[in-house]
Amino acid sequence: MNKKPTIRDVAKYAKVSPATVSYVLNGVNKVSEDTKTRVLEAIETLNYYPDFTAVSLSKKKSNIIGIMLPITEDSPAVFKNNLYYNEFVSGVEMVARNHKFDTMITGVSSPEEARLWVKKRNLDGVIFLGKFPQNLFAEMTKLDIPIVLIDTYEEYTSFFQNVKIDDEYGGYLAGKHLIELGHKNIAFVSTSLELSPVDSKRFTGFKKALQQAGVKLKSEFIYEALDISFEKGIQLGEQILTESKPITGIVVVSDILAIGMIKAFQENKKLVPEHYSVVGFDDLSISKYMTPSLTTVRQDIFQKGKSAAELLIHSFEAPDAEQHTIELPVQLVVRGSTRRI
Amino acid sequence: MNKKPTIRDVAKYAKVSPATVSYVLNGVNKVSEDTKTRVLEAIETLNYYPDFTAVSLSKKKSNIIGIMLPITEDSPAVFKNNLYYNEFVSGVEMVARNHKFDTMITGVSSPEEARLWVKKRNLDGVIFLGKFPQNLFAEMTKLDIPIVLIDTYEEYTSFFQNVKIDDEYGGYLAGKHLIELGHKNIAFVSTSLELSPVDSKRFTGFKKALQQAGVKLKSEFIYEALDISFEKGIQLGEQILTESKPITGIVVVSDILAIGMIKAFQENKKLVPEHYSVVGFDDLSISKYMTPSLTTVRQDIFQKGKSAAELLIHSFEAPDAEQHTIELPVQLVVRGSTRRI
DNA sequence: ACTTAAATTGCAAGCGTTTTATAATCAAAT
DNA sequence: ATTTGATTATAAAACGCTTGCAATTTAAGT
Repeated sequence: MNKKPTIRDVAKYAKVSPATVSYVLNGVNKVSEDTKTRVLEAIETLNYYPDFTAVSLSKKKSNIIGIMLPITEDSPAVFKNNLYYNEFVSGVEMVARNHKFDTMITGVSSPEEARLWVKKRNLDGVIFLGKFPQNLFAEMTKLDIPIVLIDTYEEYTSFFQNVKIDDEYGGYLAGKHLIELGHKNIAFVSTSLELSPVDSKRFTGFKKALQQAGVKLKSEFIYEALDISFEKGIQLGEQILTESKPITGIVVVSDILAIGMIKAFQENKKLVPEHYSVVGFDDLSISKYMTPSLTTVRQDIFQKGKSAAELLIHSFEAPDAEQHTIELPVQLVVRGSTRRI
Repeated sequence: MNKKPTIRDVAKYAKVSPATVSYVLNGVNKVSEDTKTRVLEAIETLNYYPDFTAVSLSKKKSNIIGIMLPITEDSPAVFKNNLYYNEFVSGVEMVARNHKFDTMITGVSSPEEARLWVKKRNLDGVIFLGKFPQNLFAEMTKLDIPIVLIDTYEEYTSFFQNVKIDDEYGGYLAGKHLIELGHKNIAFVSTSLELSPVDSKRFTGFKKALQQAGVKLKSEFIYEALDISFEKGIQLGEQILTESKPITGIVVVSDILAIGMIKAFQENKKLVPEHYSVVGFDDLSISKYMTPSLTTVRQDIFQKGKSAAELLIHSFEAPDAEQHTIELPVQLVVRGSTRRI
């Protein structure tokens, strides 16, 4: 196996200096057409390609985009319970690849760890996906690379790039849908209104829909799951069943929770949508195939990933551009889990 | 923002040479306890941490594990239609992180691209997940790093490390289950018996179960989807409905296909398991929550990822160890989509 | 032909580590 | 005290690239 050629080999072959080769490689407009073609030929025949680690060291840029995901001691796996993170990552990876960037993913459990990771690897930019503690973002302001936050409404939002969806409108759509179907006693299920700004936005929209229609919101119809998982959904469903409040419609901030709840209902012989109309949020790829198929507020998570990567790459090219936030649309998808009453 | 300290800064502070610092960093047993603590102190107070790109360049190792996923022109997203790749990636990332490795993912569309990626980034090892053309593996034999293949039965298997599941036994379990429930007319749905060695193994097991019970296999009960997606499942389901063969049980090599098929049945007023008993394969996290909940052959994909990473890391430490293949167990999970007839 | 300015190219010093070969130090043994 | 042999420490050369600056070539203007 003959050694991988270096820039020097190319230089020698093309009878120029390594610097010149570097210039043509980087498109620095300083080299004559003549020698350029000569260098290109040398590169071709020697099968040369630059060593990224060397480039990284020299340029102090890695051509790597990092995706950070939160992990904790009791949940040390990055995609745990997050059925849809893969779509997001796909989006990032795709646009990154199209721009010659590589994608690195890692779970982080502390702000220091996160900062060190960026520094050690000379990451060009990083995307934060998921819920992180405030102080993580504080720590990140120490970094001088572009950072994009996903679905964040925190204090530090304005320091970074953002991509999110129109959560409030999503909540509004869900509420309005049930109201239009004649529901008056509508429950709202979030993870936590206080801890999750996203949920709180959706709740705001939801309230707006009720208000607009003159439907009263009952505080005892508000539930918090504190967590997203099928199991939590089941628990919540069971809780609602035992309480037997006069609820007819339920808006849930996550398809995963909604699916769990519906399962709980079905196991207890309460049918959806006959007994409860439920509308989820996200429109996971599976939601359409549930029985009943899930009425839900759709967001395009793949697009979210693409937008995040695009924002990042755009920041590389225009480092001094101001902070941007992209807001992706949401859309109500009416299917089988809701009905007119 | 004060500059990130280099090994030289540490050396100066501790009044030793950079080489010495490097030695204590790498645990090379050549430095006295005395100076070692002095260096460690310097590292501590200066908040030093090594720059991985520099280390990579010097050692010609990156401390990065690559995960390669196949992409094509009409499917340029790495996780497209692969609801469970995220679990796998989680497993890899977790053990990688525990061993101080980083994880990089990329979609590859050609063998050269794959080889270049490894070389350019000085990847320490790579994991291939998904279906790749033969010549990809041929190209990879040119590489001198550990490689692990997932679910591969190809010719090149013996050149690399492998992790797979006991596909044949899985197929056997599925077939046996339906037979024990009294089914005689059992269909088998694969992606492609010829193109997918995995499916073909499962089919072998399935046939064995039939044979063992003296049940005849009807060739017109064999279906090929050529692809894995909910939509394909629906198509197949509709096809089976229109054909109206006397099928009562169906073994499907993928939960995704099974879910699609069941949907098609339900939309056409054929109930599962009343009309058809169907058993899937994989046990996706969602399968339990379908209606009916899916009987399926469970495999632990998270564990698969962990095993792959462990195998890789083990190879780093014992580079001359011979080729290993880890075979993970499968397990029948009986739920609501099958019934006795 | 002779300057002068502009366009190309090359030199060499980084980038932050590791590692080989060499030198310095120290303890024990004459 | 000297020699010897370990034991520790250092200098300096990589690793493969980029880039500021200087040197060279080319072109343009008198």
